[in-house]
Amino acid sequence: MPTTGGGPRVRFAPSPTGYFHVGSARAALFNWLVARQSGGTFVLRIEDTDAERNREEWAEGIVSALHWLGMDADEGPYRQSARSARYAEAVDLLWSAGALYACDCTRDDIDARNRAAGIATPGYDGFCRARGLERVGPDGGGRALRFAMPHEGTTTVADVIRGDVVFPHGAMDDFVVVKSSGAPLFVLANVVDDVDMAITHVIRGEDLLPTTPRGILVWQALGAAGWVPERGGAYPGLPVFAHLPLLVNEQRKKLSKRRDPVAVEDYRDKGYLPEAFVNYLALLGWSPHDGREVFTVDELVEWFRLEDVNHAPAFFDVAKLTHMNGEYIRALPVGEFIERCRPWTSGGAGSPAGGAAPWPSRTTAPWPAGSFDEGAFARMAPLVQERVATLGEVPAMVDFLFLDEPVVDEGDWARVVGKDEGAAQILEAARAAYGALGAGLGDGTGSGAGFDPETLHRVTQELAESVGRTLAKTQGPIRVALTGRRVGPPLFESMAVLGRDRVLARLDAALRRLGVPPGT
RNA sequence: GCCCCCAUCGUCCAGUGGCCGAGGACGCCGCCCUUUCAAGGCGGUAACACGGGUUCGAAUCCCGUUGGGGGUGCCA
Repeated sequence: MPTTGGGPRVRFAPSPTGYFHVGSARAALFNWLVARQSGGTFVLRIEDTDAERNREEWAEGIVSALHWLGMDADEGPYRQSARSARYAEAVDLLWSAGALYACDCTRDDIDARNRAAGIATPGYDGFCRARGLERVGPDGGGRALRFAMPHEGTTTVADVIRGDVVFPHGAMDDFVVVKSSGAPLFVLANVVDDVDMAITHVIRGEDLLPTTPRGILVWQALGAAGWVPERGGAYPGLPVFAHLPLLVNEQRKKLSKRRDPVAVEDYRDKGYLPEAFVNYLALLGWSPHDGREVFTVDELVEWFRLEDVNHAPAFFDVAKLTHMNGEYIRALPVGEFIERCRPWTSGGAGSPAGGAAPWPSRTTAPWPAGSFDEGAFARMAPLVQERVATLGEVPAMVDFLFLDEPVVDEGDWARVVGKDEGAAQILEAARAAYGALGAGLGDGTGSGAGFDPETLHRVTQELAESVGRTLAKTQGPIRVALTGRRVGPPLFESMAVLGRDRVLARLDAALRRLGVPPGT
């Protein structure tokens, strides 16, 4: 295999046509792993030759998402849009060598001829191959340039994952290498770049497997025509190929941007941890021999082997990803959990969390800027941490602490308070019992019969017994009155952090809501 | 149509001729724990697509069938 002395050179070569696709992220990961585990170089190349479909913001999104995942490029990003002169040189050379021919057929011409010939094949029929049309100019002049496929023989793709895959030339048509506008196409630009950038391993999705023999033919034609790599030195032999199984949806179709949740940016914004995301991605098509599923990136770099990658497509299972993310969140030291929550907690409603930071791009805290209480959140954090699977779920667990009025979930209110005839009695009893507890101890540092979780638990237990209910049944209406929801972090800790005054005020508010006059 | 790839529980993987009456994880179901909800613990559900070979022996090797997918663009 060709190298430049410093280990393998791999590349991740996405086309910026939309949000960063999870399938692309996995391809990037596997490339990155090969580079990391063998002292190689991870090259990033933006394949933006199709000006119609590419946008600068998408390219920036790719760089930013790769950074988030911890896979910064060692080299690049290179841009194909900045290398057109190089492609033009390659085309000139190929043309002079007779590997290409000009063609002025339109798609309609081709289809019409195929229909007339009774051929159902959609491919090109080679109509212009022997016409000897001249190249009109470097801008194409309305004539596309096609690659003259050998009629006989086969091309074999030596794939590390699948073994040798043989493609008969007879089944491949004369594909277009340069558009009639003069713009180079994927096969040409991609191969020229791989040669120039001294790429040794091409690791990409299986959807590219059928076009690989074309690339190989171009690679060989370039070499035969005397193409000199940009970095100098001998013309390199073919790179090692590895075609990864596709990522599919529940219908077993290739993951589509349009209907599947494939944007890495969305997972980031929802509060998935990059290390969990990478861990899950690695498991799609690969697994360590000892069957472990949770491991660090360092372990992944050490254990990963391209040869061990599966052949079959894998379903991207968000449920499993989410579970794994929960495991990672729970494993975090509390202090770090608090820090990692910051984008979802410290922002103010309406303004992007984190101020000028580009990320998270769409999340905002549901409470007004400035009303977030660092200390209160820190006290609740351990309890929240073990109850969320994504950081995006955090605000809903603690919003009652930072909003003047709790957001009442009408369904929960109806179910736990409205339909419960004993609710008013419980709330009144709770108002009295909690009101009798010592004031001013809501900061949790007080002693004695203060407003602390233990006391609140005991008092509520007594209250439950006095009304002949279980503690579980008793805390329901109280929880909804205080937090607006039926479920949430443990009640007594929540009350202690909320403080006596707000607890009493919210109980009063709930009673008013029920039509019971306050003050008995 | 043609070319190519693929095939173990619903899902992701383990399994590379005997250790497999197939193992783990997610999901789902039940129980336990429990102030809600989670988490955690315990148990359960559930698969080698089919048919031929090869072999003393096949989930594992070969062939075929069926099924699924990808490609077949002046997209990448």
